[in-house]
Amino acid sequence: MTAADRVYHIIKQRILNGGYAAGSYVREAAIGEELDYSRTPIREALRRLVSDGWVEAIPHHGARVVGWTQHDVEEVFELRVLLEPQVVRRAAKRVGETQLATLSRFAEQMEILCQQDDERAVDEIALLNNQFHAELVAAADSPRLQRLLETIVQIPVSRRSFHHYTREELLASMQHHREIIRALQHSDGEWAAAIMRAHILAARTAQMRQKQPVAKAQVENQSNKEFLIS
Amino acid sequence: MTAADRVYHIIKQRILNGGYAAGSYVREAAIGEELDYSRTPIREALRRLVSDGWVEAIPHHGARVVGWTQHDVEEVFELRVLLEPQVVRRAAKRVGETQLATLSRFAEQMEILCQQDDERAVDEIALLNNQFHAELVAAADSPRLQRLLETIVQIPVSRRSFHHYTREELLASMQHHREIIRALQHSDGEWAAAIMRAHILAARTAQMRQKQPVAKAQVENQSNKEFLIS
DNA sequence: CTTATAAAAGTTGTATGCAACTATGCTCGA
DNA sequence: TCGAGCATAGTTGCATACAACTTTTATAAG
Repeated sequence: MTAADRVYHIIKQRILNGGYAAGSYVREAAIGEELDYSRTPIREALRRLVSDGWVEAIPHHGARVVGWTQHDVEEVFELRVLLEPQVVRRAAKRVGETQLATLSRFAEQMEILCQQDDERAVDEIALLNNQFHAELVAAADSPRLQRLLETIVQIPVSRRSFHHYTREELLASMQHHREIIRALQHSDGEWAAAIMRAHILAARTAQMRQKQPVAKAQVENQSNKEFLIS
Repeated sequence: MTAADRVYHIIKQRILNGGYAAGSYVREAAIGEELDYSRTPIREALRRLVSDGWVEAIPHHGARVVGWTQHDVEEVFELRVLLEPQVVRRAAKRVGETQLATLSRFAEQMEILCQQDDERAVDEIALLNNQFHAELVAAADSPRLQRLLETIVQIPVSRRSFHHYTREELLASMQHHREIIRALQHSDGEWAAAIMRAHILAARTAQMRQKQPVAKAQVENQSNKEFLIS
């Protein structure tokens, strides 16, 4: 693993955790000195983050952490509603026994965690949910579809969890997982796609309920927009 | 415009034109000497091409131009069938009078060129067609959707033209353009999406007819795969 | 002749210094 | 007091030298 790789992951993690606020600038020299690297690998990491859509490059002025507005979140859900059903549509034709077993295991673990209603459990469910979706993407076996989803579904972890779900929504979500598995077992891509579509639209509704912008942009941010996350 | 930008466009153009064969390596030092830049901006351009999906980076070994197999082209069409209808679905709600006029102008010019049946005209139609689709994407007003399409619809120009269309298919394609415009005028997103879907599927059929791999990978390509284009 | 080892060549990865560009604040004139 | 021009500080953009890694080739032992 090269230095640029390490720097890339460090900065990305910091953006996710809110270490770098939306709207703030990531200075090459500053972080270079902090991590004890030269500016070269930092530059490379920043360029990758730019093409990932995490920061925007302002020529000769720097790399600014992008902020997420409500509108951005809506745009992402609009695309997920298209792409995630396609994932299971493909997966239905290709999924194997072992993958189905893995999916069932994830679903079961999530259901168990569902019964205890504390905060930590919700985090674990979110983690398992991500793994569940990742397994579906793997089963779909389409590198391009995978890449699109990875670049699109970059909603910071804090927003991807199930914290805003009502108990009812959470249970429905678990039902969706089970039903997707059933549809895949019957190789019925359209059935699976229909449930997945509902699954995403439900997530969208839960997400949208939390309308309040969470964090204002802080340092060096002239635009005065209010951003959503961390 | 920075040096890295210029290098980026130059290399990209060469990949499109077949100047760099699929499977061959783009050496930083070599192209740097040729274009009289240092390796730094070349590196940056290459990394951008990597994240665009044009070349793949092999750690400590170099940047290799990716090859397109029949399977890759199928994958792209599968995604276009999802995304391009979404473009017009959105555009139907947002398109303005001037944009509709522009679209009509493009459609008209294509129809005129359609009547003369020579090769040059086909190239011009392809160009206008790209502009037509670009105008639709602009009307859709979704930066993320735009970005996805730009990264996906990177089929080299040589394959994006209408050279493999029969006369009948070409005329149908022109009809599609007109009907999409009509649907947009009536703000009927689903109508527009349905036609667009047909439009893409028709393109897919025409494309798929040309199954023969066009160019074998050449220099330094161990994998022995046969690639599709230029 | 084969195989293991080492060394040499070629390429990418990183550090550092300088050039170019942008924005800000200051000076000078109206 | 206001605005234009200019100097200056701060940051990115680029060139160059060197380090690290990978592959190939040469060499020697079995």
